[in-house]
Amino acid sequence: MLTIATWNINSIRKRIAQLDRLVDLAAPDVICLQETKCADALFPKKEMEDLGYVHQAYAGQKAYNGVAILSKFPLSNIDLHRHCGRDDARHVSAVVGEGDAAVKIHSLYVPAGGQVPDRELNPKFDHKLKFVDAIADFFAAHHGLSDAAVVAGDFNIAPLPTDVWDHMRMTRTVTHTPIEIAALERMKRALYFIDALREVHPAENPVFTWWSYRAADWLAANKGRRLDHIWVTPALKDRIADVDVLMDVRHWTPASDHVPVVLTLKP
DNA sequence: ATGCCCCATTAAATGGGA
Repeated sequence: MLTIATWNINSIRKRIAQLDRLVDLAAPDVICLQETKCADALFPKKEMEDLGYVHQAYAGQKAYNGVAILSKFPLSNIDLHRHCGRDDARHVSAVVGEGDAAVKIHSLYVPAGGQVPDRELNPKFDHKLKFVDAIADFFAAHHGLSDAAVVAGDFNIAPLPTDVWDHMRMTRTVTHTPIEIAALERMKRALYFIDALREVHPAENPVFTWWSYRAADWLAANKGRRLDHIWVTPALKDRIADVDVLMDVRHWTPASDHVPVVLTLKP
């Protein structure tokens, strides 16, 4: 078994104790993080080692963005990837395992895209769409169709009607607009990715991984979105054993607005 | 609108999140 978690942690330094709890709860072999909000010199390397994650790949920047892969097992071929000519730390990759058992892991943080879903009026939205296109091109260029690869992270797009609390209301809201969903679909087709969670949890059932900080009672309102995803290449499809959304983590204080998603792969 | 909160930087605002 190989378990891979992804979590938009919204500041790693703020949530070290919660990573400890996450390890107690799920004991993932590999943890992909986004929004670490931490320059590399300040990354809590020792604290993560003490939790058992002695193998680390991280790429951060001061205050914003930042991605990481923490692993109990050795990592090789660690790469930070730049997209759209920017130095934002949004994509790091590494290989876990050797030979036939090698799996390439990508931790990805897609730009949020601002408020206005119009690429003419809102440069952030334009950049988001260009970033997703660039990622699609990256996967087509850097992987073969038979590769074993996992892409995990905050994609900031909720593609299915059941990935948001109200499909019709959200159609004009950034994260659920048709143009973003089309861009994500193109990215998915680049390597015929499998949306691992939807292999396990039927598309008819609502699943959310993010709830706004702004709701007075996030659980009572339950106006969530499924923004965090784990995709696998077809080579790994038959190894999908389970995918869990750790919703209880949203109760842990101080909470991230995202919760971890955990994929279990059979041998 | 989900909706007046959370995080980081820097020193009481401001930018960004989504």
